[in-house]
Amino acid sequence: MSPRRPDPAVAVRLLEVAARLLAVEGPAAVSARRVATEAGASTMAVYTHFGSMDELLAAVRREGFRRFGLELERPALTGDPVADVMAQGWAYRHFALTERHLYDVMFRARPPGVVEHQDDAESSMATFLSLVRRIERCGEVGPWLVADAVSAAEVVWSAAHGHCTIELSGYHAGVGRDPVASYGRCLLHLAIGFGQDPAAAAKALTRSRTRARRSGQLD
Amino acid sequence: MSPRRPDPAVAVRLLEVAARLLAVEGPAAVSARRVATEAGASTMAVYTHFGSMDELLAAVRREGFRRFGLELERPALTGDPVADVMAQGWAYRHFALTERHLYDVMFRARPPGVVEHQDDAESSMATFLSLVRRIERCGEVGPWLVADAVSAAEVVWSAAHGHCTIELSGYHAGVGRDPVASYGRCLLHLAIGFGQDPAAAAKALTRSRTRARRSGQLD
DNA sequence: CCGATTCGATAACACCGTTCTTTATAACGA
DNA sequence: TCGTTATAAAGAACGGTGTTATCGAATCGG
Repeated sequence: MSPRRPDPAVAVRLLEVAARLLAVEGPAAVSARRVATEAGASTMAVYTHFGSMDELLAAVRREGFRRFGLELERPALTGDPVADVMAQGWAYRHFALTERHLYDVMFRARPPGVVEHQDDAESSMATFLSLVRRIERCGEVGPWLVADAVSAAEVVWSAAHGHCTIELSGYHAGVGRDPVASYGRCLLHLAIGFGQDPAAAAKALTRSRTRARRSGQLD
Repeated sequence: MSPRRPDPAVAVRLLEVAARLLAVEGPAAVSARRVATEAGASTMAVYTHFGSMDELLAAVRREGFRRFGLELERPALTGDPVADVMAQGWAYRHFALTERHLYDVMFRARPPGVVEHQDDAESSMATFLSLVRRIERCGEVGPWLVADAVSAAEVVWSAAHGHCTIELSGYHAGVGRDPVASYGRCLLHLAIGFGQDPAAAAKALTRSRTRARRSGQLD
């Protein structure tokens, strides 16, 4: 006839607990038993609602991309499109540093065989398109030479992601380098690399840094 | 009086087995029991020789940096220092893709508290200095404006590492983008960002790609 | 050659993800 | 409204993990 329905609130609680444990205590704390216990359920709940721990973590990943997208849209669009891209860059770094464990699972390398679900691809692509749009403005009303905004966004993304993962790996702290200055140089050289005048690029960088500081996104 | 001495050959075998398992089957296969069994020892050997699985993996990491340094030095130094930097960039990507699991543990983010050992810092810094030296040549005899080679190397490293980790995460394969073209654009925009003429940068990129293809370092 | 001392193999402990078994509950047909 | 039934959810169990305690065996100095 008609079976018993699963309680959606349990799934929500499991997801929230998993996200909190990941953020506060790191990936080692996200175990099926721990998540289920703190959510007031048994380990079976993980499997009835998500199927496996991997899919629970995938749900956390999706939620992470949603919040990441909101953070990347927070810096306002102004009359300086390059500073807007750079401000988004600082927001990017801020998210990676403050949500380090979440950022890690979001961008972890997957084995070559496994392919991500459609939902995951869409949620991650949405955040990427947020960058693409800001770069388009640099080519349209701004000083950059942007033949293909997607290709340009890939370059910027590579530099931003690279710096953040290197900073998270402990490089700057280990050898006494200033990560803010280092990241700023990445943004600066990218702007120059897209054809902008070095002085103007430096000015946009300063503006973006001021904006980021005011938003509490520097350190 | 005089105790029994540990057998150094066991430590070497454990290290070799761990490195092989990591490369062939990924991090999940590197368990104390599996490593010890395949090395013809008991799990206790891991603890007498390394102290813990983490330290065994740290030893694998050190060995990885040693091999990584050799790979990065393979591209010859020619009369085109920019192409030499780019050729090293292709060697970098080739290592990251062919030794993906090793590359992953080498650059994985560490929790904020734990600091790496002196040996680890030195072995990783050595590979970074290999890049610094090539970039110095671009500023000395070449067309780049390099005020500080270390800062410049950090920018190049960020872009290279960022692209490789993104490619390893499956982005390009997932959305049907050409990773070689994408990485090439990273190197190109970096060169322009360091003040080089775009046409000359494109020429250096073509040269580096040809050299990389001949060395079997493209795909 | 003896005995102190450490290596290393075995087994145990506490944890993990996952599955099996069982029970209780919720939703429909009558 | 009640009985049926399929499923959710709880708990124990299975095979794994890193690590450690126990203990026999091997080795070097005296």
